[in-house]
Amino acid sequence: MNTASGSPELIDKFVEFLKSKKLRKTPERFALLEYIATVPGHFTLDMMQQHADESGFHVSRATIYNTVNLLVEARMLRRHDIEGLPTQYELASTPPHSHLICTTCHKLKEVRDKYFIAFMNTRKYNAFNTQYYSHYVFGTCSTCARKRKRNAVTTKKK
Amino acid sequence: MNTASGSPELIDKFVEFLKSKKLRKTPERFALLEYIATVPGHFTLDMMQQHADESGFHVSRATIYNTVNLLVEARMLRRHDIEGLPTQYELASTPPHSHLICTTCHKLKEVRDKYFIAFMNTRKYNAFNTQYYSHYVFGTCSTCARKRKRNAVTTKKK
DNA sequence: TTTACTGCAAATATTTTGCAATATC
DNA sequence: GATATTGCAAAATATTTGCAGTAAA
Repeated sequence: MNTASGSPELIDKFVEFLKSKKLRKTPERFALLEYIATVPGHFTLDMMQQHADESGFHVSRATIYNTVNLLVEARMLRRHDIEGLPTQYELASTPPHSHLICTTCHKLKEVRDKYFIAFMNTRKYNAFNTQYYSHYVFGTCSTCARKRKRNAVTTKKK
Repeated sequence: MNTASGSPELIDKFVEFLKSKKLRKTPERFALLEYIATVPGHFTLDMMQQHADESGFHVSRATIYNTVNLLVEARMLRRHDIEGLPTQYELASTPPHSHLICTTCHKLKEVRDKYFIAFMNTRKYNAFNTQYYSHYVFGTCSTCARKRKRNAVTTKKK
């Protein structure tokens, strides 16, 4: 069965990968792929499970892990282990971007820094064959900066 | 007690942090700091524990976690969660660098890309107050590339 | 003397694995 | 029909927490 009807390129790529590894095309795998194809940015395992359950097709945690690991191996999915956040995944086909991470509230924001992207396209590391990169910028987001300032003022007033 | 005699700046910074938070200067904390000060690159919690045990001063896992978390909060230590590797730590005072990570053997290599560093110094993200960044470049290292090529040749010969 | 810290063990969280039943090929 | 996959539960791993004894201030 194939339920991921909305994303032919992803399906084709996954099918090809499964064939090459002599793995099976199970409904669970395609149901999860369908969800992945619809999410614009990052998502977690919990989100995948929740979506599957909500759409009336329960998929076990073990199978979700299995599928996600296959998709990572197939280079269709990328994994982000970021301190303070549950493991995040995103489609490898997402255009390159940087991640701004607030060290106070741990919120994550994607930004397209076109100068950075262009610059990175010029970088080569001698004997290393680059596939992709992850860029995390840590700092304080405007909301947390505002809160901190407010608290500082309050303290002074005392 | 203060055993981290070899790194006065680090000690001072940690002491100041502990004071500001009304925390105590325990021998365990300084013993771990001393180790950290001597490691050139990345290290893991296991390495810290092993070193402590070898030097005859056992420190419990809970205390190591506690200390490491304090040092991260004090911005003296940075944490790297990299897929396929145990959580890595490194001194925040280490000069900026990029990480090359082989997606096959999971080996990590630090490189100083001075053009990248210079470029990053020009980047600003509007309402975001940048503290530091992490740059991970994923790909195939020369060793794994060679192995793959060799296997391909072997397969052809059959 | 007050109370934060340590060590240990238990608790929690996350991911992997073993196995019987099932479904793909 | 052969065997890969699923779901569940148990195991393995990583980190945090509760608590009683200890030590820093």
